[in-house]
Amino acid sequence: VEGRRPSLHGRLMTSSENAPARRGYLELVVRRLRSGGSMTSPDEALVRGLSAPRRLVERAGQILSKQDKGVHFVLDGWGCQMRPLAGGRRVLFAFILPGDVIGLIPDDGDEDRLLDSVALTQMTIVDATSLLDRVDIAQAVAGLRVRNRTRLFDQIMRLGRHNAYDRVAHLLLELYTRQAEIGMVDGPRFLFPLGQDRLGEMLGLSEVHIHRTLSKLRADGHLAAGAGWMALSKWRALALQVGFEASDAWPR
Amino acid sequence: VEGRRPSLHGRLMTSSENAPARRGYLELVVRRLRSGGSMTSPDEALVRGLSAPRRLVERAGQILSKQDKGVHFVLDGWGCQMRPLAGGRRVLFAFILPGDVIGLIPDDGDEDRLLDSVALTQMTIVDATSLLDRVDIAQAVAGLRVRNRTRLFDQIMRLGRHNAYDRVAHLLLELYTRQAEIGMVDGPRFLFPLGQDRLGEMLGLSEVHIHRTLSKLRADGHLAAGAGWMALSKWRALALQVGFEASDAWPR
DNA sequence: CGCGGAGTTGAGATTGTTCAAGGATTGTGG
DNA sequence: CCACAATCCTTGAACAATCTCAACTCCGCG
Repeated sequence: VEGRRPSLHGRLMTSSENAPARRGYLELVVRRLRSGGSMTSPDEALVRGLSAPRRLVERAGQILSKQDKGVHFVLDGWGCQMRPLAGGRRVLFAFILPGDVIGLIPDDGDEDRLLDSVALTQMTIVDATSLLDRVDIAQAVAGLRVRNRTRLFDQIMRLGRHNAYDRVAHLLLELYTRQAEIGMVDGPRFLFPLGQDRLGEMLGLSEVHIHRTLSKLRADGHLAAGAGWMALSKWRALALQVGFEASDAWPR
Repeated sequence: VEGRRPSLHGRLMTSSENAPARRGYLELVVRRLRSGGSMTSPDEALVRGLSAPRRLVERAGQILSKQDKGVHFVLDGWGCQMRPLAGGRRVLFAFILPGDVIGLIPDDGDEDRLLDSVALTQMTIVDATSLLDRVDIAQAVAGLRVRNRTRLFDQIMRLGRHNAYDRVAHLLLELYTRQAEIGMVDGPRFLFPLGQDRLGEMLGLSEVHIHRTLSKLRADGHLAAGAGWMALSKWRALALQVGFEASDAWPR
């Protein structure tokens, strides 16, 4: 296996040295909003020009927006929605990726308040509430929130009906697809800055078994992995094999 | 074990002989709407007086409201939200109980269109779209829809982090709680008109293992079961043991 | 009375977990 | 520059949980 993931998670494909403040990160958000399938396409210039101060979430484990729970854009880094469990364990419900929209819409009966959003690497986020006055942007954001919920169905399918091999493959395919939609992939190669234990928490499997499953995927020629990235060279075949279809494709 | 479930599922605690048309069933819906936690309590008389024609869903397996996907109240019988899977298998995402609200809110970006709502027993439902003009009722319905989504989190916790024993116990506790909220329980006793295979589809376990787990629950003195019903005599202790807390309790 | 559906039970095969140890990489402080 | 700690990855072996297959029972129904 080639190389290790550097312990400083922030050092990703999309990052140059002290890049988190760079303007280009908002481009990911623009593409994500565009992919949401809302009727009117949002005013992209307005998003690109968002001038709210960036917030750097230094360390993994920090809770995002504990106090101010407004809508934020994720510019860089990975997080998750989770719930703590007895004995230091926890359940992960979803991964949060660069370009994603997180946080609560004010005065919206929103079930997400029952979950914690937590950083899994260093992250950069930016407050986007000022943009929500614009109807087109608010619509696009709402569309993305529906997609996020829709993805829970896939999570339930994985946990309920798949074995370890299919679970891992299915989740990696999701991560690949989500990044491909906003142009973050390099051919079959996509970002994965997390450890195997995180995959375990997400898929309800032990870290050891995650490792064995990844090895099997590698042996089958489906997976390659390195420091901070993975690659699914034959992802179409794999998607067919494990019954993956992005159920949040839009429209159905 | 005491008795078998009669093969005609419709014959439940709440049913007398040809009861599905009886007016009293709407009382369950009223209580359910009241339990939703919306700000203003809905106009209950209006709900009780709902005069739309009942629709009898004869047989298990029939899809509810394939054509007209408006909001409906469930007066009697059980159903589920599911997605079909290759090889005749399927995933169940949630059970639908008497008193529940199902169906799509028109013009709402709603992820439920990605699922099928299917009858698991004979059911009686009634179109409720005419009531949605009332703001108070619409609010209560919206609140219930959020709760339904919230319950998916529990499903993910069960599948991802519990063993068979805890999964079954946790689900039965949910079913007990949901029925208790609207006064459908008789002490520790609640309705369960489904077969063990349905529990298996819901919890990602084989029917055989469901049976063995139910036996263990019975041996531990937690569970009693008969034709169409179950009882959780020591449900507080059981809830503590498996970490059950109705995460859709309102407010948090 | 025999049929069909659901519940029940046992035995063996699979899958995944736990415990424990070793190896590689990176960052840190002397 | 090197020793060391920390973190993650890797591997093996024993163990536990769950599945599959197959038979058998019980009951209601026609």
